Amino acid sequence: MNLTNPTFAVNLFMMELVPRIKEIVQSVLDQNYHLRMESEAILVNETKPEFTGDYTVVLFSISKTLKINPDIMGEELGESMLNAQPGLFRSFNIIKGFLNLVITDGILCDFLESRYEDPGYGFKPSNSGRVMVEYSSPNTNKPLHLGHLRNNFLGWSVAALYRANGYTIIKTCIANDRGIHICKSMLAWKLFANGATPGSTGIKGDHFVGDFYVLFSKALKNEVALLEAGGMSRELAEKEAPLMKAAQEMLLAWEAGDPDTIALWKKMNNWVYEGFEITYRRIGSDFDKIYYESETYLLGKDLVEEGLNKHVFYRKDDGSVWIDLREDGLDEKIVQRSDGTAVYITQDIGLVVRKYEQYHMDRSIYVVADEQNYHFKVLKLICQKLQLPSAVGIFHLSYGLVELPSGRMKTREGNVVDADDIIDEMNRIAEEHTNELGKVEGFTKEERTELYDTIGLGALKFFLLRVDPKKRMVFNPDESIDFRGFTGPFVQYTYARIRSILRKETVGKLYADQALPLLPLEKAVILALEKYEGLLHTACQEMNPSLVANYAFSLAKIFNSFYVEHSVGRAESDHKKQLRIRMCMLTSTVLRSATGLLGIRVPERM
RNA sequence: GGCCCCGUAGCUCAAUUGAAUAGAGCAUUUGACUACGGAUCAAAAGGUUUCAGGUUUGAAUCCUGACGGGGUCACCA
Repeated sequence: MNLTNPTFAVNLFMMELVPRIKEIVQSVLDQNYHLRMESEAILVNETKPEFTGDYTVVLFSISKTLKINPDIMGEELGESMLNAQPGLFRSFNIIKGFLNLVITDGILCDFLESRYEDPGYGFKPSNSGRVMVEYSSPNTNKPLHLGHLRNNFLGWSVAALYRANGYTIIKTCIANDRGIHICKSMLAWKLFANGATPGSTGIKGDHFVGDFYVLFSKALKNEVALLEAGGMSRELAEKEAPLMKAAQEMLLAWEAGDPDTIALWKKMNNWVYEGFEITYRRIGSDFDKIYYESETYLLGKDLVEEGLNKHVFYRKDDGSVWIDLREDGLDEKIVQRSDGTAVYITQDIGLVVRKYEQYHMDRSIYVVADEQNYHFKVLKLICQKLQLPSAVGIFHLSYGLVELPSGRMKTREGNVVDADDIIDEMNRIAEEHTNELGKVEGFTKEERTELYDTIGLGALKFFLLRVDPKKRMVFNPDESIDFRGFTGPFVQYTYARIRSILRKETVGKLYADQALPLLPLEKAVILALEKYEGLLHTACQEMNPSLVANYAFSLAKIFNSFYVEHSVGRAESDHKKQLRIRMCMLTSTVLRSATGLLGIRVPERM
């Protein structure tokens, strides 16, 4: 920041434009009409391109309460705003109920000057808030697939958004490492593997175990078919099949601590963890704390007692314990089996308590697919009824499944897009494109490998994060993920081009008044940059990384339009050149920052 | 069947939470490298926002109904 520059007045306390416009509207309304309006009630939009202006105040709601014709009122409002802030507004116009405001070039230049050197632009200083994000939470009986990747990228990114907004974050994961599904792959291995291991076969551990899980499903299907052919109902056949009975026995043996079973369980889970570790490292998922279901599944038992004492729960004649949620529009829900063992939801309540005891977070976010909406509704409700202090902070970040054109993925049926496969595929395509374009002469082998990874993963992460998390999305394996248009590589490419300019140009003094007026594309880029701080706030509040992806794309797009139209190196004047170097610097900062929040790296060259 | 989501260009997705003529990318068509990097840019074409009513100055968005798709209603996790 250059405070000594006499031609340049930097406003250290400058707010973001939109809140500032709202504030001015508020104070003018108060002064002129003695009307106090909440800032949320004032609607300030970006002006549509077909009209003159940068921001637009929608007048209807204001004129309605004032009972004045919107056009007359808008005229008065615009006049007063312009008089109050001549440094901020250059002009205004009214078109049938909309007050369009033109922002001065000076204020945008001030903004640019005050931010262009700040690598942390948009980030908030730390506050005292603590946020836990639980994500990924894999089962240890099969490898990760595309759906898990959406979960991982989302959770990681939401955590990053909270951190950018000043919160302390705790990333957690619960490994679903026990239960009947785990026993199924264990049993299949025992029966069919002949002692084979990942080491002896060269198969990645999680895939190796997953193969046996699939094998179990197939073998079970055959048994069931046989029983059904013998006249048994499907339902009964599924219970009575010898393989299913054996798996259940194994689960009992596990719970009883049978040494052989435990040893096998440990061995196979470790194979899976070794496989996961490779994948997690590749995609950049990391956790501050991993919980294991095998260590937490007994939690929640004392809470059942507590619930009974508080008359939140009640016991049925067979000894099972329930909660009645019918008054809340839900059903009766079991919280403890008649044999005294905890069910899934009880374990979850137990874990809620344990997490809170360990971390005292204000908010606990669960990144879990929307098929569990009901479960989390119940979970939060029970915690509230038990008056747990942790109940308030529970938030289910419910995201839609990734589907194939043929419908949803099912591991047991084998129609899944495997995570490792798709990452390899993306790397391969990145390599292909890069070599076609021939732009990486002089790169070492390591640099090339890293570049392919940056681009391939960038494309994949962007693809999964650009969609509103709440919505289901479709992935078509026959059409590979694009590298052009609304994609990660598009943003990365824009960044690399800017870096290429900045390697050649150096920043010097800017005499703003001589660089003005701003050309339309210069103004458009700076206006876009100005929105970043507000965007980070919204994206965090809504826990929605897709807003960041959309923003990064639109910024890159508008910058590219500017780039082809105006030269930096051969600008019309040295003043323009200095202005544009600053635009380049801040744009590259924001692109790196925004993609960084999505877990996407940017290359210096590509 | 009860409850909860969803339906927007051929395809994949937006739409500042009720605002102006519903926007992008891909695919299609046309144009731009003797310009800091063409993974780019400029442009064309593509829509009765599933349908029918209603509320409102204003509806893709809110209400009612129909049709279509998904999820969930376990002493599974």
